[in-house]
Amino acid sequence: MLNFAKNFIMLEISYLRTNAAEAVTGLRKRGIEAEQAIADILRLDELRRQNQNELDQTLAESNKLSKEIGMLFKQGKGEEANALKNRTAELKEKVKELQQEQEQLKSSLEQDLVALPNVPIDLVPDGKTPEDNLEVARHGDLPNLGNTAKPHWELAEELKLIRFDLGVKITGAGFPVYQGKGARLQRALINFFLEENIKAGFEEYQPPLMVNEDSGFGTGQLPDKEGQMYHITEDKLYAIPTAEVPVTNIFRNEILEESELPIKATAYSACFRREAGSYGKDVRGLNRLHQFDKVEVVSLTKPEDSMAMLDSMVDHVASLLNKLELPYRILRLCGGDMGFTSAITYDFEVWSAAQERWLEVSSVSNFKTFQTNRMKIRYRGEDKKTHLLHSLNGSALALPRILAALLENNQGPEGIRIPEVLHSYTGFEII
RNA sequence: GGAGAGAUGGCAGAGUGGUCGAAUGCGGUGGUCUUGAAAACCAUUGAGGGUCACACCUCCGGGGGUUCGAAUCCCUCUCUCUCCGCCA
Repeated sequence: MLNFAKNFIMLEISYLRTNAAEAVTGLRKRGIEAEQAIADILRLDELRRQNQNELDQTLAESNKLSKEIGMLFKQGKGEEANALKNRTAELKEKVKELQQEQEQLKSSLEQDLVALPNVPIDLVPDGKTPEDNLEVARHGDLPNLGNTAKPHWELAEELKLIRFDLGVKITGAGFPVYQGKGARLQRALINFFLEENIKAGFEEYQPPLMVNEDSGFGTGQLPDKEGQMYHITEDKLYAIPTAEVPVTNIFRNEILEESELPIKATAYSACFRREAGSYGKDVRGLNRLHQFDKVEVVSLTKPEDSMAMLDSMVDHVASLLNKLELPYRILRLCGGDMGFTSAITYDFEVWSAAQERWLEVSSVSNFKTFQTNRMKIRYRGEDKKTHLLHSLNGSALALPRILAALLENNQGPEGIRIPEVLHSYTGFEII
């Protein structure tokens, strides 16, 4: 078991010690004024180290005395030994006080640290809302289907590809049943994504779909997003909201050799999200589900390689969408729209022709050391010392909205056209 | 669900109150030897904090206690394994 109270730190304190100004500037992109908070953190850090120094010296003295006492007893000098015991009693008191102080300093330091989100890098645009996200690429023409275009939930029901009614019957809303060619299309997409990811150098994993508390804390779902995960209280397990959780945790508390790097992993999994508070058009059809399928990619790199890895992951995800012939755009999220743990995030959105809106199908992020600091994922450098790795992940890809876009964009008088690249996986070319 | 065993460094595995951060073996790294490699031999090899660098401190599953002193004794929690039962 991890000691959560002691493994809570997100930003590296050593980073703040040397880059406080950069952190303050970066956090402004999120609309956070952190100058005072960081100053407080550094002051606490200073106090903590002073206290530890004093504590260490007291302990050293106490250790020394204990050894002397041991020696004296062995030599039969019981009197002298007992005399020394008085002094150790005093030291014991002092140690106790200093330790209590140390615990307090640590916990307030950690409390302050975990309140700070990751520092956005230079590239990240300033801004508060999704309107401030920067569109960095757009690919493919938006189909013009006129007003006869049907939304995917109508197509799916009519063609008996996805049975929302059956899902409600056997489980509840947000748990659709895929049927016939709908099921086969979904399976084809999973296989297609996995195969493409493997070709791109990612190693396939099949992780557990439930994780323990340690893993939930590791990737940062706990304690903040506890309400978003399905919780099996009887066994203290959580249903994974994404394969990122089990896959990244594979490397928790590991020290990797440079020769093993970079780590590139991919995994298909079902994902479970409670999505408390969602409503309206956002949850219509496949737009937002409690259970959905996703193929994820996760990377661990040396710090100097993480930006190049991010670019290659973005290119890779783009290539998947190109092959599926779906119109999409890539957004570089602004500071205010980024997740708490990310230093930079690119979102991929596909065009949904009947809903006439963009749907997010992938989010590719570089977390730098934010996750690895908590999970102690390190590598041994040329200097023989251990250093934190950078972690990155992205969807490649999330299935439901891809399915939605394929159904809507490719509908025509003949039926729904399946992109050529999927034919060998589906076994059919039209629905 | 019932019964039992166990948790020590990358792995295996000693260690029942002081000089144990921890024997030994394997693995890793460096070297000797060799045309090269293997073998053999020699040396080295846990993590974290702290320091310019040392010193020093902490850690033997987690937490608490006894003691001048705990990997070793006590309490407690968690987890793992084995056998039986049930079952894909």
